[in-house]
Amino acid sequence: MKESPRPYHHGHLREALLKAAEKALESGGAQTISLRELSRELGVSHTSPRRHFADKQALLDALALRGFERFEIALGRAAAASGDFKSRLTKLTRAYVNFALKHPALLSLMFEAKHRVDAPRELLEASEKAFAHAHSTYAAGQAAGEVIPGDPWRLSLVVFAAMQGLMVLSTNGKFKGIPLDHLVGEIIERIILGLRPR
Amino acid sequence: MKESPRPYHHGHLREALLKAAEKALESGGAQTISLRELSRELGVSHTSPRRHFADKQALLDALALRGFERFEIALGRAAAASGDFKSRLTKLTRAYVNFALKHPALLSLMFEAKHRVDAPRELLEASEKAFAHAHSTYAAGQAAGEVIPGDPWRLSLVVFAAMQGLMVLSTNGKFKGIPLDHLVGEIIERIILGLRPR
DNA sequence: ACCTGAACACCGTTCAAGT
DNA sequence: ACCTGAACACCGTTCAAGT
Repeated sequence: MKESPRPYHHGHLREALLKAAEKALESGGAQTISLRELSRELGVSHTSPRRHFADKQALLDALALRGFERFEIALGRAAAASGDFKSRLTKLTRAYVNFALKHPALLSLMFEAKHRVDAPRELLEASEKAFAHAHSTYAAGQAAGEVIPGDPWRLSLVVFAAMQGLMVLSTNGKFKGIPLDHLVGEIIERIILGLRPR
Repeated sequence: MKESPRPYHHGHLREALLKAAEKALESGGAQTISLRELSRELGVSHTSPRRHFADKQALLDALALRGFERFEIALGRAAAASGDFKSRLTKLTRAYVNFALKHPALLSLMFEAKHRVDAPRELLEASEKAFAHAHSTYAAGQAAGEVIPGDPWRLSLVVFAAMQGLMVLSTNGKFKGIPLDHLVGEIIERIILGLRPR
């Protein structure tokens, strides 16, 4: 479906640009993405990207948007799991951490894009949609009496914030030599104690 | 003291460059920093920065290093406060959040610099030095029996990670319309419950 | 519709030269 | 020592033109 692709010289230029840009992003950071370089790789003139993206920022935003969409899918899958609050929360946060470890530069780009004062509405919506999966996990925990009452958004913030911070504070997948994977369980354990009804 | 400044055309070029670069950083992001533009502002030729910084990355790293140094001072002041664990931890995290709110782009640059594979040793050391102030706060909490035993580094990670994540997850100082300042207390409250001996 | 080539105004970096 | 100007190889973006 989509728009019937009627190739002139390339055919899937938009897709190809995004794919090549993401490769450059993960290998060398956002700074290394160059429209001219991408065009060269794909064998089109350096002005071709203009047909699909108004400017370089638009391409970066599109990359961030797709990032949030994939992020949403990953979190959604984890949130759909059954089990008690602890096991569900663990699955959710592991999905978060796995995504962050797999696509560190993309995640960084996603948040930077979202924080721009002129961030496109689409991007903010995609971000909210992804984090909404935390909402349902907390609501279920509350329904089962395993979590104190309160706005699930604010409760989920504690854990998501901790996970996001864990990524930022760590250096190449470790914090003080301890693999993040190990720390995730430990942190969740501590936080659950703080959220448990007394 | 320092190196006696014997001005040729400028005199304090290194300092002036860093100051101007930080202004550009906070107003328009790291992308907007241009050595040529900085040189123009300061009235020197565009090759002058080379005398003080091997390349643009070296200037950005120097900016990040000074950021960590100021960060360390801010956290150190907070960590020196007296009081029980909760009040000390609150002061420490507020210092963190205040710094992040005041210098968002700088903090971002600091962590990006630290995460580069070829990050200078100096930068990693400055980062460790800043976060070491959390260590003493936790150790004191443990000594007073207000905090469970365990590696203070790992315990402090929970709170610092949460604060760092809070900044990243929020948009212009708010999360879902709630000012960060308000959320800080709430999050600390929850986390302390998770760290309290039973 | 979609792509191109030339042109413009920028970059960072290098290098021989000036004081 | 410290700074300069010219030169090189890049950028992103614009625009008239081609198919």
